Amino acid sequence: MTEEKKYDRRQLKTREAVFQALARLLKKKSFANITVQEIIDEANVGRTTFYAHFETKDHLLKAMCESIFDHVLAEHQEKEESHDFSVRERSISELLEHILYHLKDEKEEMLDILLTDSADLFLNYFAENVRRLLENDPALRSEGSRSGSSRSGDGADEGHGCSNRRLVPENDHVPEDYRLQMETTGIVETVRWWAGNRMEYEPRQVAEYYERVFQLQ
Amino acid sequence: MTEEKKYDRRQLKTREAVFQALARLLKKKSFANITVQEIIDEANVGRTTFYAHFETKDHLLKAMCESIFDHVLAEHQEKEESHDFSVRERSISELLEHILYHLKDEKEEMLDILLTDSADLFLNYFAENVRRLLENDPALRSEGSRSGSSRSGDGADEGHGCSNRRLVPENDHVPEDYRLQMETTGIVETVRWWAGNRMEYEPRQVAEYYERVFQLQ
DNA sequence: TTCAATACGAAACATCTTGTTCTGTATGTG
DNA sequence: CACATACAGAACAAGATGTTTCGTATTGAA
Repeated sequence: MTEEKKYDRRQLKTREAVFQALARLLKKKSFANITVQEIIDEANVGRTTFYAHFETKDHLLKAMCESIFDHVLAEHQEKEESHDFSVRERSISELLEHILYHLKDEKEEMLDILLTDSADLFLNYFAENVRRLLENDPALRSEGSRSGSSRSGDGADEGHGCSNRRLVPENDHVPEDYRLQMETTGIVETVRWWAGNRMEYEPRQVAEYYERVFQLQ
Repeated sequence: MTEEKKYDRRQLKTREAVFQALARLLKKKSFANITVQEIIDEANVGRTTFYAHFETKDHLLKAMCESIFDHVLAEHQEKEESHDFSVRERSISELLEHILYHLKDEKEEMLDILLTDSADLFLNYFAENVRRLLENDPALRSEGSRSGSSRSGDGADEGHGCSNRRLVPENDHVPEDYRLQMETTGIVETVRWWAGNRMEYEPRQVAEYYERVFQLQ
């Protein structure tokens, strides 16, 4: 995914030091109120070094997101790119369960991030990737779309007219992009809730909760 | 809700000028990258005046959130406070439909905010109020909790043990706080999606979509 | 081990942003 | 009208940002 290779141990060392410094600071205050000065003090790196690694504070955030979430979603992104449909998940809740297992593998690091009040910033990045995953794998989201054509999309001009009468909700379908957004944020908010409970629920159990709250079975 | 009264026309004038200035600036750049200097230039108010009204830029944001959403949710908050259960909504989707109607009453102002890339900041405030609304009105969220006692809450120690066997998903219930979070963010994200489509769907129609994606009927 | 490459820390810097304080003016309210 | 006060402008200190220069220390390869 990232093309550039980083060999020098010094680079990896300071990069990790900055990440962990930011993680520590995020426990005390929100990302917006943290200054570069505080980060480099906490990380014990020089000002020059910081800007040699990260263009701005926001670039640091993005790099940290990638560092955290990329190998959580890496397995699924490989499946996405490979056109071997046999290895793909067969349902959203199955995907969710796998994601939770991956997140649990780095429990402490994840909780450090997701229990701060800047968790939104990280979960937004996470949401983008989840959404892209669901978009590109029709098998994951076949249950709700009982309509024939699936390429309706953005128009926002589907289900009108019929709704004026308010008595025939039967045969007009939920827009695909609406369902996609609900399912995406559903996964993300499930992760947030799960982390809020310190990951004490079993992934399989949580996936069942998800199935039952959303219209999936 | 807010106790202080503001009579002087000069105050109202500058307050509104600052709000609209920020709204215009938000179309061009994100909230984090907007400076106080830009705001007061755009609003044509003095630096002293700005800080006489708002303690910091973040306080301005909060004040703007209240100004925008408070009378959208005011009606429901009255119902919440009054213990007259006869006037309350009888379902979440009904509440959602009413909210959408209220939002549509100030369509342009709402779209100005919700179509920017800082919409998250406003929707977070919105989410807090929606969540509080759902929390305090058990009638709105009775469908999913088929369990007897309703006060389980935070523990995160409900459905364990039984789930190890993975074969009896029948009789353990979805945690109340999980369902609450999904329904809350479901409403918020529905609003986001609806605004993203320029509010072109009918509120009644959207409420039906919500009912069908979530396990409500 | 040696050596060239380079990542690093320290300090100084110009620039921008923030929030406060002072002073005089203009506007609204009673 | 007269008093109160909201206002604009300017100047200010404190702090943050991002860049530059220079000398040192570590690295990976010969």
